[in-house]
Amino acid sequence: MIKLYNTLTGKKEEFVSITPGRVNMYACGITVYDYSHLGHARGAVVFDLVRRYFQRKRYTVTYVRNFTDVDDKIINRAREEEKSADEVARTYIDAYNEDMQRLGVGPADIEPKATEHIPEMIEIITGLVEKGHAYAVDGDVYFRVASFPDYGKLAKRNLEDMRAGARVEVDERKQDPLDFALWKASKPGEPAWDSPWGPGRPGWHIECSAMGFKHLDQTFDIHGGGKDLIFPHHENEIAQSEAFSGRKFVNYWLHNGFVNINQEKMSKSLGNFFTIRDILDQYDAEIVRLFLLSTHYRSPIDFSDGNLKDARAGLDRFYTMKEGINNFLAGRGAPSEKPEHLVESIDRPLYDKILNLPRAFDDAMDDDCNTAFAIGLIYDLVRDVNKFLSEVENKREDAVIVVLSSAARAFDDVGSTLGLFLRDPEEWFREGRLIGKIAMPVEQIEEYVSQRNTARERKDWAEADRIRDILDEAGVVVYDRTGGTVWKPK
RNA sequence: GGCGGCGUAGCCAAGUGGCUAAGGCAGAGGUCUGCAAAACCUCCAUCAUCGGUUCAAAUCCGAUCGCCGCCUCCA
Repeated sequence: MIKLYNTLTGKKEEFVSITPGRVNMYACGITVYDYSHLGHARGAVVFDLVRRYFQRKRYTVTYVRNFTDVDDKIINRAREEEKSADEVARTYIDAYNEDMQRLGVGPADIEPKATEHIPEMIEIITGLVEKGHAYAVDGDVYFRVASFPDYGKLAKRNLEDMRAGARVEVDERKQDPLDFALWKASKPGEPAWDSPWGPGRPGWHIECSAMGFKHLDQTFDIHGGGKDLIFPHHENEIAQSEAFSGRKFVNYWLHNGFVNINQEKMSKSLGNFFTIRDILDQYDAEIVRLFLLSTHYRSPIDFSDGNLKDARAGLDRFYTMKEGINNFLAGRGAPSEKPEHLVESIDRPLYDKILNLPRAFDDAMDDDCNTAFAIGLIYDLVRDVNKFLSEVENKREDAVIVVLSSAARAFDDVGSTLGLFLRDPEEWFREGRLIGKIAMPVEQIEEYVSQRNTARERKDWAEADRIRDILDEAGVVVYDRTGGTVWKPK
């Protein structure tokens, strides 16, 4: 049973889909006027994970994530760069897709653009006007908030409080300061579409209703986005959608917490943001992904170099273990006896724990996608497997093979849902953590390592240590195992 | 001003009524090693403060302090 925290009710609730075995979900994407920052990455990773988890639980998922490609900021950017709004949008959509690909976030099933749904939006706005939920003034159309009694149910505020605390300048043409634009008359030179109210462009909120209706249904299972979208964006979506359809718009509203920097929200307006691509130039994508999933999705997460380094250390630990498993398994065939029988002779509790990992993982994920706990389970088992590996000499080889190969399978199983821990250890140590860390060509490192080994054979420890210091200086750490010397980026 | 959230070890972070408060990073001691590194073992918290409810609270209620978010574009 999957439980999800629903912003609408303020509680964790058992998830029941509208159609058994199917999940229709929509997540608000980005406004494409600039490169995306780590906050956008978090939302994308989180909802990608929600999708993956439902798939793991054998749901058929239809995931819609939109691009807002018409908006003031895009228009401004286009003006600055002397390009068309369309070109600006296309540039940043491509950049976003590239960032997502690097982060291991798969494409949504449908990635609709606002500009491709103008007729659908006009249809909804027309309907709202006809029903008295909206009114036109000078080519603009506003939603009449007072006509929708449930307004405020998501953000949990009432109209009087909002009017009292309104910091917005009051637009005289609005009947109520809280009314919001469904359609805006275009000024000369701005993108414009024909409408019953004259040439104009859509307001921000209406696109998500139109695209949700079209690609999912008038009622769908899950709608996600950042916490900052709760009000007004999602509140307005509910108002216009439900006023139009007369049906409940969305059953479960999910909102992810922010990425903070020094306890403050990372945002464009504060200017304290790092773009995804800047971060990925310094840290491997898996590090970033592990960092983002190490904290529960609803909590704030603080971005700092130290926290990224912790994530990197965690991956080192995992891949060191995986390397140990691979090294043992390499060149050894399958055991001749049945696994169950063999395992009895060595480490039943460990074997059970390994076999139980996927179930324990699911229990954690069932609880509102508790990735932090789920990852803790994995590291708990990493320690057990390491311990087992360190005692492997005294055990029956074929039994060890059974235990280690089952461990590898269990880690792959849960890792494939998280999108973590899936690489070849070799690749991780050589490429994953290497970015920007080594100030020496690989050939030269290999040369030093071999010189050092020669020195060690002579028992010339002074020379061996001298070379080790040189490598250390360059960011390379070297260590001597029974099987030979291995080097890794520090 | 209104509404909401948070405060768990040096740091990050699970845990929302009851076994020894997960896991990671850093640190200390030990095993291994030529010395190291990695790995393993051991050690390292009464949960912001105060009061209350309860047989029992980090977990529920109230107050206080501190931090943050939304109320305007924002993932």
